[in-house]
Order: sequence, then structure tokens, then C-alpha cells
Amino acid sequence: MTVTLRDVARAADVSVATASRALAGSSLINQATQKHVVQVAAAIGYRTNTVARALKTRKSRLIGLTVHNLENASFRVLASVVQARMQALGYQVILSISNDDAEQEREIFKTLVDHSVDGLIAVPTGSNGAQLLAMEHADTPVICAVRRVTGASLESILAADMEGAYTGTQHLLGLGHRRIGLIVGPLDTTSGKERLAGYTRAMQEAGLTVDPALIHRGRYLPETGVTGGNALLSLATPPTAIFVANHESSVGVLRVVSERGLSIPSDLSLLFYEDSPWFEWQRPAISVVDSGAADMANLAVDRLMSRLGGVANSGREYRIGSRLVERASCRALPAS
Amino acid sequence: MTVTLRDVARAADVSVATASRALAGSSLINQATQKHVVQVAAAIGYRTNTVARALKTRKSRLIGLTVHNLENASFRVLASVVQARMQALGYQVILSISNDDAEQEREIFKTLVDHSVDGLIAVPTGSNGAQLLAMEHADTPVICAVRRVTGASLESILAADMEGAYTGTQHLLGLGHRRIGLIVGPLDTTSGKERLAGYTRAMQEAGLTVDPALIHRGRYLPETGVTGGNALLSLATPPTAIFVANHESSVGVLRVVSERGLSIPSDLSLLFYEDSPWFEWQRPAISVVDSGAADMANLAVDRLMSRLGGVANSGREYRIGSRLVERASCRALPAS
DNA sequence: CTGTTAGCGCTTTCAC
DNA sequence: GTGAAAGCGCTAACAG
Repeated sequence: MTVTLRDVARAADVSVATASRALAGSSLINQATQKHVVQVAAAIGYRTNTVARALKTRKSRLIGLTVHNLENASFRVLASVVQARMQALGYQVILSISNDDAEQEREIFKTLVDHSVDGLIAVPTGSNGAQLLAMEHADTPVICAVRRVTGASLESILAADMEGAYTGTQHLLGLGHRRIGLIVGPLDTTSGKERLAGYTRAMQEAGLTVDPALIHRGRYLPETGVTGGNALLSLATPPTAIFVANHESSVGVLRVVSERGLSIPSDLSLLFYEDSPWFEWQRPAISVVDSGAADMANLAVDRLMSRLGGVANSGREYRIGSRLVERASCRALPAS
Repeated sequence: MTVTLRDVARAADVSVATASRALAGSSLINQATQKHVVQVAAAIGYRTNTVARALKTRKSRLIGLTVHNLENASFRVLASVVQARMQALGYQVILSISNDDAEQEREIFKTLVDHSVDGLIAVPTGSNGAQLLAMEHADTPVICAVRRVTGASLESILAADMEGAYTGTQHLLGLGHRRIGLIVGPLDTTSGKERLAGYTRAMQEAGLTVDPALIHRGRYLPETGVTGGNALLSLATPPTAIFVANHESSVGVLRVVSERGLSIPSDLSLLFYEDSPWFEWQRPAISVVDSGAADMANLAVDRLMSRLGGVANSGREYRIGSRLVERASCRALPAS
């Protein structure tokens, strides 16, 4: 039925060992035999059985990729980029979705190990560091992306959230805004904490006292945008600009703005965090602090590949700088 | 290093065969030994080597999933649902992205076969039917989802596009609209053809002659929404409603509407095809013809599982009925 | 019910 | 440069 290396060997009149070497492109082999074997193999339609090879070499050419979901634009970009690049490098990726649930993630990691993935790129929930460390000890490189695990010495590729929020806030400040609202994620996540810190720092450096009423924190959900937007806009002195530093809530904020009949940017300036294709199709196009998902994905792949190539775990944290993308949703305030 | 079945056998003082049977939950085994082996296995931290098992049984417990991209909401839902359900069923999914490119798809299928996936759920480009058929002949079940391959007798799970477009158009007609614009995908895709057919049928049944100027067809891209929207809205007698039956162009249409300062639904009624989470967050919330991506995904999994269970290829085409989701973007026209 | 044994298809010493 | 042979870890006859 299936044509095996044996068949190739027989057809090319060499031993299986030679056939294997020829196909693997081993150096210690006669050029002529090499060519011949390769030709014969192609002729009879031979394809390496990766399972058998994996059993022997303990290399599956499979890597795991776990993300919280596929709705968040950053995770989606991560999935696309990792998939495309790893495939080009001869690896297949097993995608798993954790729903940001520690329990599910635990199961996923176990199964991935069972399938003997050669490596793992994970957006971790943060709760299964021990398991990840165990994988590292079992010589399976793990790269954390977007999120990290505190206390575990794993290579992590993160966004420079503090710096990004600082840059974004500064941009708004530079435009003359003084009352700047912030909608941010939970403060028990690194990104939530750091984005708030960046905002705070920029405000303080500008000599402004941070008004707690201008800060709304909530879950990574569209609803947060609605409650946050309404809360901020209902203030006695509402903000002249809102920095939406919680990607998922963007759509909720847009809804509130539209319901209140506010026009952007004349009534309110809006700055989002993490770019999404449709932000630029929006009218006015939304300015964003792009956290660089594609670059994070690329670096994650680069790091994984070098780990796969034998480089030791640096335990290092890499930060991808944020980038301000000015579009049309922020206006300069006339000097008053 | 790694603990094998041998170790379990030794530790439990039975043969490898018995250990294997105990772990596999074979029927022909003593309850007591069974329990004992399982306990010992857990105690020494045994985990089945799926690669070795796959080599022996020719079942990898891996399935392939190919989609054009992760941006289209339907593909995303397909990926999420298939991943979650297959995982729960003890399978892992290898995700590949074809970019709707026949060449890339060809490579993907080859690699998937190399990794001996047990089955495949594919959103096919349509150009590699022979390869898919070859997989079927090699006893690897293939289920096509969302798109199909003409001329190949493969099980396909499709949306009832003709019916959906018919329903959507009828809805608009029922609201009193007579000049209904249609923005649709390429006519060399099944969905493009069928959606146009559904629209045409509804119009004709209402006794209306179809004005070709009201039909804009274009690629599955946001740009199409811009050119299409502008073309339709620039007509001497512009439509009172636009049926955007090309998911990707939705965002482009919204942009045109906003640029022209049109208000929905008073100036123009809008009906989209294929639901997306953010459509309901939009203000006004967008009415849609939901093509049922989640249901397609579920059925695809069901079909794959029964094929995996030994059921023969029915070669059948399954259609998931569309559903009209009325929100707030279509208004009834006053009888004139 | 349990043990012995023969591979699945491949890579890789180790001899020649 | 090439071949023979030994498994990787597991399952599935086949005996007992």
C-alpha cells in the first residue's frame, strides 16, 4: 500500500541505510548514488513517514501553539504568523485554545507533551508555570508570548506596555488634552498594570495630578467599553480624550460614542491600544498605539528556532516597542 | 529518562502486553490487575507515547484543519469550534492557513498526509480535489466545510446561500424596499453565484425586474465595500437598501456610509451576510443573515467523527439553513 | 486472563 | 561509501 524506505532501497538497489542517508542528504555519501536514490524515490512516490522518524529521532517536527482565543486581534495575528513561518520552516503547528482557563491549559500542555511537540509557543494563563518549566527540563523549549508567567524563568516576548501607554498618553497631552480618560484591563494582569503605570507616569510628568475618576478598569470584554465609556462621559467634567487601553472594549466604547451622538474627534478624541484591521476602515480612522503583534510573533518564532537549534534558555524577557499610529481620531485642543 | 510501558510492566510485575491492555481498558483483563497497573502507572508518572502508538496503530489522533485565513469571522468560528470539540474528543488539530492559494494548499495537504493525520476538515480552495480524493482513497476521511470542490465526491458542509440571500432579500422587500442594492463576491465562487441567485429569485418573485446597476460584485475584500457602496450610492436613483452579501466588504460599506454622512436606517437600510460579534455592538446594530458558521463547524466535526468511526463516505452535501437576525439597520419604507 | 513475540518505518552505530 | 543490525515504544496476534 504505502511505499516505504525499504521499497526505495529495493528499487534503487541499495541498502535501506544508504537510502536513508541519500534522502537525508547525509554528507558521507556518493553523489551519484545520492541522486539516483532521490530520483527513484520520487519515481515510486516515496514520502517519509514522519511518525516513524519521530519515534526514532524523538523529533516530531510539530510545535504547540496556545492562545486564549481567536477573537483578540493580537492572538489572531500571532496564530497566523506563527503558523505561516513554522510551516515554511518545515514544522506543523498544533493549535490549542485555552480560553484563558488554567485548568484547560493544564490539559493542553499535557496532551502537547504526549504528542511530543518539539517546542511550544504559548500565551500563558500564568497559572501553569511549573508545567512549562517541566517541559523546559525535558528539553522542550517554551517561548511565552504576549503574556508571561511570573517567577518562572522562561523566555518571554512581550509588548512594551508601559512605554506604549506612556507614548499614547503623551501624544494626547501634546495635543493639549488635560482631562484624559483611561479604560484599562484588570490590574492583576501585567499589561493592565503596566499600561496604567505608563499613563500615570505621563500625566505626572506633565505636572498633572491623576484623577481616579478618569480611570476605569474592567475585564477584557466589549461590555467594559460600554460601562467605562458611560462612566467617563457622565462625569461632571468629562474627559476631552479617552485612551482605550483594553482592546476588547474598543467596540463598546464606539457604541457609547455613537449612542450619545458624539462626533469624533471634535467632541471627543479617541486613542485605542493594539491595532486591528478594521480600525483603519472606521470613519474617522482610529489612531492607535500598535503593540506590534506581528513582530512579537516573528521574534517568538526566531527564538524558538534558535532554541530548537540548541541554544540554551536565556530566561530573558524581550520587549517589542510600541508604535503610535496617528490616524484621524485625535484632535488638537485649541489653547485656552 | 522517560518512563515507558516497560517500566510500568516491571513495576507492576506484569508483562508489557498486560500493562498495555490494562491502560487501554481492554475487556479481556482482570479487574484487579487492571486497577493495579493503572495505579502503578500513575504513581511512576507514565504517559503513553503517542508517536509509538501512532506508528503501530496507524492512528495519530491528529486531524488537519485548513482555512483560507483567520480574519473572516466564519473561518475563525470554524477554527475555534473544531479545535475545542476535537480536543474534547481526544484529538489534536493541526491548523494550516492556505491563503486561498492552490499552490500553498497543495503543500499543506502533502504535509498533513506525511504527518498521517487521521482526518481532515478543509475549507478548500477548490483546485486540489484530486489530492483530497487521494486522501479519501488512502482511507483518510475528508470533510469540506464552507466551500466545496466541484466534481469530487466529498462530504461537504455548506451554508444554504441561495436560500439565505433569498430570505434576506425578501425581508427587505417585505419592508417595502424596491430598489435594493446587492454587493456580492466573485461569481466564480459557489457562494457568490448562489447569493446572487437568491437575490434574483426574490426580486423576480416580487414582480420586480432586476436592475444590473444595482448589483456590484467584487473580491472578498474591504475595498469592494468602498467601491461597491460608492457605485450604488452614486446612482441617479440610489437604492433605499443595500444587501451586503460579501462579508469582507462590510467594513468598507460602513465607511462609505459614514463618509457620506448617511444615517442608518433612516437614509439607507443595511443588511449584512454572515454574522460577526461586532455587528451587534455597532450602533445601530446591524441586521444580518447569519450563515451558521458554528453549526457548520459542529456538523463537520460530527461527520468527521462518524467517518473516523468507520462510516463510509456518503459523498453528500449538507446545507446549514441561514437565519435572519433582525437588529436595527433596516427600516420599513412608508407606503408611497 | 496473561505472556511471548513480531514488527510498524525509520535512523544510526558499528563493521567492512 | 555502504551494508547489517539494533532498536525507538507500542500494540496485536498467537499461544498457553
